[in-house]
Amino acid sequence: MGRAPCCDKATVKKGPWSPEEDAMLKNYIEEHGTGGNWIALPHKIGLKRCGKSCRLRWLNYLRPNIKHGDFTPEEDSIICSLYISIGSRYRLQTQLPTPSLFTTRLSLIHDHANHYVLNMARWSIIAAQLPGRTDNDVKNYWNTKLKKRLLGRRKDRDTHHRQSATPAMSEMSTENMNDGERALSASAMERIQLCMQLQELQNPLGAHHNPLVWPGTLSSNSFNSNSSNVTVAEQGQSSSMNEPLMDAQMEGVAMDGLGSPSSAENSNMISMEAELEELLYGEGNRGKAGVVDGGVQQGDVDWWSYDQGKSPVGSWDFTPEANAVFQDYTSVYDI
DNA sequence: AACGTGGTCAACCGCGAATGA
DNA sequence: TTCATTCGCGGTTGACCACGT
Repeated sequence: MGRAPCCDKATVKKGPWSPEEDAMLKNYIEEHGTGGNWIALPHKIGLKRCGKSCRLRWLNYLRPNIKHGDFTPEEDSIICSLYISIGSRYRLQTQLPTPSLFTTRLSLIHDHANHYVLNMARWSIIAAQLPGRTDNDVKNYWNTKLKKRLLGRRKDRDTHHRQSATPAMSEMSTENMNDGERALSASAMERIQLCMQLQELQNPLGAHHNPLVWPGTLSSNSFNSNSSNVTVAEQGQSSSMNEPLMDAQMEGVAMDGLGSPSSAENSNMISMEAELEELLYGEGNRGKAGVVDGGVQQGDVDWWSYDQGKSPVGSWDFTPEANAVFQDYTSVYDI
């Protein structure tokens, strides 16, 4: 028994959209809205298209204020930093589960991170930071350009640093992987590799003793296991997968007692931002994405800066809806 | 000119989550 | 509570294009 198709594949048209189809869809939605039902929409318009196809076409192409064309260095920086910071599939729950219901979906996050995070989609988060860009755009751009640019440089550096690699990093070879490590998605490994690369740049001699700072991840004093109703023990065994590495990496930006980054951590964030630029644009091109003389220009890459009054999470600039959900959740569960 | 190769990006597919009856 | 339907996402595909041989 397979899954029921969302539409009649025999009668719907597939492939590129014609200008006529675009016009029909655009005119209808601008006049009547989507009606809250994408599946029914093509029938109303008289389009021989799947509802999902209509939705995709509208969101990625026809919607107003969509920005096409080259990404700016600022956008590059945001995408890369957020990609590294964010877990693989964190979706914002419209109804956050009770702590007792943190099961399969979130346990991976919890086990590895040792604290809870909002489960929110990666590409949507990133796209939300880039006005006019769609998640599909960002995803394509990452997969076809940015990843290659970063990993290409990483490869070069790997060769260069191979002889001075730390033991902890050598253990990351697939030969030495345990089951948990093998279970990691390629993207997760990729992120780890990228972070190790950045970490190595920051501290070539003692990377494994220096917890990496992840700009933009959740602060350790929000959603941590100490202040929530569920502990690591209650969640079952903690993953064996590179616990020190992952725990440190997923810990997020260390906060001082007031919930703002300490000066040392802030310095680390700035440093990482600069290193990221070095990976993106190469030696001698720092400052291209807003980092000048080791500092961060206000308004350029301040998406990860902490604003206590704006977000209880203390890292992302959440939408009011997301903030409301989060605040409801924290008040109900006394987090 | 013809062919091969690689890059780009719009679009599709399948799945899990959300929603409502 | 259950089940059917719809939504929204990540991963993938394939058409198209540019470039090199």
